[in-house]
Amino acid sequence: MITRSEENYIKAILSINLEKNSIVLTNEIAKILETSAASVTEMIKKLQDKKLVIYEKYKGVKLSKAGRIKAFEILRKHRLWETFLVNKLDFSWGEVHEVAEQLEHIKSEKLTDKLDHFLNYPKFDPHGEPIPTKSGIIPSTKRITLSEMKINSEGIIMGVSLDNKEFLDHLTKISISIGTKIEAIDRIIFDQSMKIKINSKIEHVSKEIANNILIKVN
Amino acid sequence: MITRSEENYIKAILSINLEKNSIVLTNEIAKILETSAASVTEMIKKLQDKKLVIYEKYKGVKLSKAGRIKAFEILRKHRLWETFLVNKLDFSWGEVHEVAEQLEHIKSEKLTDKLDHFLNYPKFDPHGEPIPTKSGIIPSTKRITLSEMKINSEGIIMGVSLDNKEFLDHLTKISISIGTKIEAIDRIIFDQSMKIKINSKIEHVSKEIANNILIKVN
DNA sequence: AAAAAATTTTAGGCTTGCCTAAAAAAAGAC
DNA sequence: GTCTTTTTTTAGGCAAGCCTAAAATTTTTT
Repeated sequence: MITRSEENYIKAILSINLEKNSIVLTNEIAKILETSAASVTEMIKKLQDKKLVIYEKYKGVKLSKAGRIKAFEILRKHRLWETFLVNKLDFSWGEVHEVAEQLEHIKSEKLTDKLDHFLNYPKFDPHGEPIPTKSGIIPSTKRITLSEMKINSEGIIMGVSLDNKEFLDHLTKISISIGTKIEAIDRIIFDQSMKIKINSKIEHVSKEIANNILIKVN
Repeated sequence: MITRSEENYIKAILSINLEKNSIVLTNEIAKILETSAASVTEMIKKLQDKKLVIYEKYKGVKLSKAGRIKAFEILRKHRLWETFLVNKLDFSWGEVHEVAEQLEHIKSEKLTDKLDHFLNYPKFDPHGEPIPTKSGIIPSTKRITLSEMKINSEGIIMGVSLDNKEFLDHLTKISISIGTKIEAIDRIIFDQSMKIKINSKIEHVSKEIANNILIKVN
């Protein structure tokens, strides 16, 4: 049996690994989990005993095959629950993370599968992040940021790359949501802000916002 | 902050109290939670410090006002989640308990409220047990057991009074589910078994089964 | 009402997951 | 390449929630 705390470590290791694509250091885990480096070392040893990670003293840690499977399972559950909260319960983007963080630890394979079915096998969560399949495969799409869109081109909003409540609440306000069609109307060179068209309404977004909205083109 | 373990104790105290309607003894809690009497005593003291229970050494324990509110909150969540699992995810009666046992500890008032709304404010869970409202009121209905039905009378199945997997799975097999109309056709005096009509199909149920099916008449 | 039995509490220990401080190792500066 | 700084690990402690064994209290029996 894997404990909730162990799950959080495994999850942290996966997310760091996905980002920098190399061995994960003690301090990086400590930072994400807001814990001490000593606690991390301690836990890594337990995970090693359970064959969930491969660890070399002072060098860093990576997930074993079993650990990777477990980690993707948690990620899958997290993203399915986020999808449920937004699509079915009408949560806004900014509110889901904390709750999904709890729901991802519910242990029941049947529940996960039935939830997946109920949501109609979604490929992406409300932030546009891919949801791993049951067999652990991550769907991929080529996505660009809104900032990178060509003027006068069209795209579909696929998600965001920033998980900040104020940011997400603002998007909700200007009707930016997953699956919505978006058109790049103009770019103001001075501040890199943009004019866009959403639901045939023109909106103006700053560079900071445009940088964090993910678009699928074509 | 109330811990998961504390929540389980509070919940156990409520359920014992609802059943026998008097002060709750250490051993009764120990039995339900499958733990030692010593652990129960220890935890009761913690709950007393947090003003969730009123406790007198060697005499027993009961919930304080705050404790009762908390306990009903957990019960409410448990039964809402069971309803979700059966009505939306298509779980069978026998499968939901263990999962709901986990889900009831998710901390988010917003989640509970939105779930309640999504389920259309159900008054009873799939076992026919009343779901406490947000303000802690338990709806009540007059219900009788199938055994008590008059021959040739009709009723609606409201739930069961036994939470046993084999039992519930059997009910599923003979199409007995919440809200279904049922008609008492005949009673065999010898063994108190009954013939009933469900969805215009005749079924035969033993005394043991009839004792544990709850019916709303009229 | 005293003895026996059952229940409950206390005492002392264990594991998990966290902490700080100190020691060891690795990385960076000169 | 040695010295300094940073990172990581080890050592020792603490709270939560469990345990068993022994002591205290209550209940039952006779």
